[in-house]
Amino acid sequence: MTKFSIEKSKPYYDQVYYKIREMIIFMELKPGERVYEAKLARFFHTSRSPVREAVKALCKEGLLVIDDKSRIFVYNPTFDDIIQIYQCRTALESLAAKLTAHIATDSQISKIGEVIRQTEQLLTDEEENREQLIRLNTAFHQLIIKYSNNNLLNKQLESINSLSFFFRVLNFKGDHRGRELFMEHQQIYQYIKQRNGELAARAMMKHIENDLVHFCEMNSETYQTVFKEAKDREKRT
Amino acid sequence: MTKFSIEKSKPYYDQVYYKIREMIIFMELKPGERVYEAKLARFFHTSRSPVREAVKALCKEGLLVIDDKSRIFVYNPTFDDIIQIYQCRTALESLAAKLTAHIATDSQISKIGEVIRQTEQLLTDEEENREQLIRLNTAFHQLIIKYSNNNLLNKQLESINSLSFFFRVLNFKGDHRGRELFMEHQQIYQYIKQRNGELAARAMMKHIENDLVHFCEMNSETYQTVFKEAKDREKRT
DNA sequence: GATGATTTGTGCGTATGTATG
DNA sequence: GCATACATACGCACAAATCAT
Repeated sequence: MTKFSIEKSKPYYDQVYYKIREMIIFMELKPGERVYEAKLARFFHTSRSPVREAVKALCKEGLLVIDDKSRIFVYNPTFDDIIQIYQCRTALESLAAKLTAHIATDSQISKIGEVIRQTEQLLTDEEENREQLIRLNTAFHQLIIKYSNNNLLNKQLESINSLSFFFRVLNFKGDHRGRELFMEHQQIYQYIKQRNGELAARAMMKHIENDLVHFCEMNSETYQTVFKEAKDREKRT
Repeated sequence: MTKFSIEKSKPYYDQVYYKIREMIIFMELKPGERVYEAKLARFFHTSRSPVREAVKALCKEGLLVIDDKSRIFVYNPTFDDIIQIYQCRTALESLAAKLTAHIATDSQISKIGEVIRQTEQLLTDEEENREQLIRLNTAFHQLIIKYSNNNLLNKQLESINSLSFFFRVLNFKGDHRGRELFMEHQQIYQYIKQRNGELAARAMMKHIENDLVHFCEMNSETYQTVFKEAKDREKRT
């Protein structure tokens, strides 16, 4: 007899938390938009209690912001905020690379290699598949974080990464950035495979710094338009 | 006429949050101890609602832990956890040192220098003043974090640092550690003053790594006894 | 297991505060 | 300034889960 377990439904506040989080990440709730506990409660067909808890949790994470008058808004990163997020990622992910190089199992490392191979494959194809490229890019970073085997590091980066979702898509803008990213990833992977933690960390740091530079370069044109709408919304409130 | 403003009392959930946090840090609630919403509510003379929110926030921070049956416990770090905390601090605080070296104002840097001078003073005194030494040690790190001018970094380190409180006091155990710490701090300070971010970061990383090594060395004797009580409590539940 | 005591999860009413006209 | 509308803060009641006997 195959084992099967009844799904015990999670507490509402948990479900609501994840759902709101998703709505923010997928822009169903837009940056800068004001949200209301009561409306969310009606939307989820629950009372305000679970929504309240979810909202507070998302505030601690930074995805929602409560102002001095207890009004709730979706986080709307300024350009400076984005730079700060990148800086923290640099620090934490280079640590992740170092740890992974030191302690990941061979089979874990080969899983990272698999992502590299798939990316290479994708890049040789003529037609550009940006969706997939973003997915693999994310996977590469996620695996390294996971295999670092440091729970606290994982937690910290998880919350930072949800903040990054707002603009991660921007990374691939620009002509050769896809290939550059790949080369950098490959280099990091090589160092990890060689178990050289120092170089892996250094390379990861450079890699994310490059992303930041690239982001800043694109910024003067791109940031303005992508976030213009949000800024407008903000002004109106 | 002197300006004076009516104190608007903060929301209960906020006050309760800080009070519970304090109780954990000062060990009035002991690591591994189970706590109850209802009891806390009675203790604070509030309903469970504010307590609930405070508890959820502290969970996100890691000071409280909720198990699969919704039972609430005070965080009780394993030896591994402590290593993980140190690793994250290494990454984040070395970033802080780098940023501070780059962007702190001269007057901010001189404030760090003031802490260094006070520490030196204290160390020349014959009688040991551990309390004060810990305070200055903390101040040194806090100032560098603050002057890094990165809010996210500040937030992340704030939550990590409350996790550190459990064992920070152990750092000064051992014969010459106080002096060693001071020398390392002074070196970091010099690099910051010279505006050399790279070296400041490197030195900060080494410094915290040394703390970790020192902690591990003391461990086989100290950790056992300090945390024995907690472990026992854990076993009993 | 069954039962009662305790604890957490959820809904809702009311008080209080804020924005708007 | 006042009245209205609507938001959040908090307490309380009861249901559901858990624990002890």
